[in-house]
Amino acid sequence: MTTLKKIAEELGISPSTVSKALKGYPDVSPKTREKVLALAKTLDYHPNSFAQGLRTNESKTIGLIVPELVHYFFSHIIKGVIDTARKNGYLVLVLPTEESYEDEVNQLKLLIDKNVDGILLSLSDSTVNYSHIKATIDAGTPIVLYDKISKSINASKVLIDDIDAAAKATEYLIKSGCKRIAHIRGPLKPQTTIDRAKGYKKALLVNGMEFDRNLVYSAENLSYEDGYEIALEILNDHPDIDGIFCFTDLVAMGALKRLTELGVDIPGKVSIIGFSNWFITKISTPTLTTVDQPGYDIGVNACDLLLDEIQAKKEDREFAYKTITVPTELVIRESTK
Amino acid sequence: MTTLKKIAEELGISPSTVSKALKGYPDVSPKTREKVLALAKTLDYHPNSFAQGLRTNESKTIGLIVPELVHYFFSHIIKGVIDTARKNGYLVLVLPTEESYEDEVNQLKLLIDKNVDGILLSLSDSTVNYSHIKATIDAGTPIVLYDKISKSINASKVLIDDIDAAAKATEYLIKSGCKRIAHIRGPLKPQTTIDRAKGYKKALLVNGMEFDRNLVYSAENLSYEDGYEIALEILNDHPDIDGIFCFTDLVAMGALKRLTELGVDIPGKVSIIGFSNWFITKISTPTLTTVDQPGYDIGVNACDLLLDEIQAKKEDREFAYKTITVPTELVIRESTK
DNA sequence: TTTTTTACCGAAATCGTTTTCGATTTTTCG
DNA sequence: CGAAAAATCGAAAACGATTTCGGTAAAAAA
Repeated sequence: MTTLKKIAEELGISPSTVSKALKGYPDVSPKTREKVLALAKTLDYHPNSFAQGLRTNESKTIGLIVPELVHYFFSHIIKGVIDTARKNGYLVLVLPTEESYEDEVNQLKLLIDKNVDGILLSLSDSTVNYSHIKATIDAGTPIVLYDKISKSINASKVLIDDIDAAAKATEYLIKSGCKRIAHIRGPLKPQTTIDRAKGYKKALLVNGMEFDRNLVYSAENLSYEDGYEIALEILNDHPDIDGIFCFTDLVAMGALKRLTELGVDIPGKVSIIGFSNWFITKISTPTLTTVDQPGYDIGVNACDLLLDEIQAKKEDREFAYKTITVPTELVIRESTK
Repeated sequence: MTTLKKIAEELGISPSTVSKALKGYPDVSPKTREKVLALAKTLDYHPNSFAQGLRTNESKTIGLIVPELVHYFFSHIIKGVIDTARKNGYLVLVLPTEESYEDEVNQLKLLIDKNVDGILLSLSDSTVNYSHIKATIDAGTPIVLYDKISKSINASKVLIDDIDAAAKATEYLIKSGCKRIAHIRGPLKPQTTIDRAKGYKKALLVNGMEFDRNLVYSAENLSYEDGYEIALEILNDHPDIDGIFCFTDLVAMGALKRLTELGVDIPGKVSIIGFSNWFITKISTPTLTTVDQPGYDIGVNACDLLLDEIQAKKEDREFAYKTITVPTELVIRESTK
């Protein structure tokens, strides 16, 4: 292991000068600077990250807490974060919570103990208490919330406009001629399910259609099986249905499967729209119309925001929390007219 | 920030004693130990990881290099690694290479500069030179290879038996009555494509069937589209085909789609088997028979092996490299008889 | 030549923890 | 009671990089 001291001894100068030469300080002559640089290269010098961290209190590492790891959408977010972090010389510690509040609290602690420079966090569905998050923010660790956020936390946020996205999807069904549109929503917890249901309702009302509470079904597990079961229910309860807007692609796929099995023509008789633009929607039969939820962009924006805040903190600048809304897009495929 | 010194001053003792009390050294009296522990708790003491690292040369962090991040199989591996690391008090830095050799080299450097205690690595497809890996092993950083490995690297490895798995799949087609079985293989590079093709051939020969080179097709991108295109080719070239064993599920899904569109009865006329047991195989129509490639287990085993090696190195014990073959399983669904 | 300025360098403190080794105190036991 | 043994503690030296501050040497100005 080559250290500053070794280079210094070899060159007959002091470690201070070596350090300054390597960091481009002005008070070192071009001659010695070059000698240092050359020797550092031949000796393959790499600064010891522990010593650097101890001195500067910087780890050049950020923590990324995800509620679910094996998940198409979150995988894209992770990718976006890691790519952006890397461009800026940061590494990323990835920690899943599997939607558990206890895990979320623990993982946060671990990251702080590791002296990460900042944290990206998406709330787990079971989190109802935000004191752990507020405490770390107060303690001075920058946190940026993404996707599943809470308005009650004072921090930067990156998300999509679920209400708007859901409204766009529902509106598309209306414009394409659907008269009786059902909605399969999720459980009460994440704000997203509430917002998408709101968007659905809003689109109906704005377009002069009636909002019928009976047309809203709840998929508790947001699973493929949920969609499969509920589709049958819907068809039994409301044979006149001609459109279904689903909270997520997986549920939509389940519904699609069931309706296809029942011989219902899609989109001839019933149109279906999902949400997220998962990979499977491109290869199902028929392919699924859905709302593209740009995970990669969310990751990039969240990471950029966090790095800005870290930089501001380092320079002792004021930093105003920002909220970035990443645009979504309706992807029209074969499951709608 | 509470440090050892603060606790020491508060208690009127020395930092050494505080450190020893917290670490359970025997040469500190029960009385002072309890006092230290109590004060450490009320002051919410957390050891500074930089100082600890500088002193002990341990980061309690491992690096995980994956060729592809947004990938169902690798996501499971990541999950297995992180879970296992966490159980043992380690955190995981995740770095994707996107199948690029340059990235692989760079990411490896970054991890070493960060003083990770060990590295889990799956080779990118474009890697042909292994000197960067051998060099880091020689430099003393434990590395465990997983999934895409190279026999020429002297290190622990975790993988599946591709030949055996492919043979099992092909054999199942034979036993279920297929007489003319095609294989869609991948490009030349990862060893896995070679091995699965070998397994296919082996099963044919073992069961007294002829190996016909013309029945082997190559999907260069291993994409859905590849499968879609090649299925048509196969059908045109060999109308008598009654089974297809595909290198991966994605290709199989493409073939499935094309054959379904052409009105070919599956599995009545043609049986299809994929590889990996991706999520989509459970919800396609018909559902896909495939080989389960247990990503989570691979991750767990690789991480365990790495931690063993790290531990051995710490205790200055000899450590013999191991190769673990994780068992695969044929998952029979509707696309086969 | 003398003085002032500028360029260049190094000593030393610091970050917080770990661990050895010696010193002191207490206990044990003949 | 006195000597040996055991228990308890602290001083101090690392680990390696950073940065302030002062000092010397060289260049510029007088």
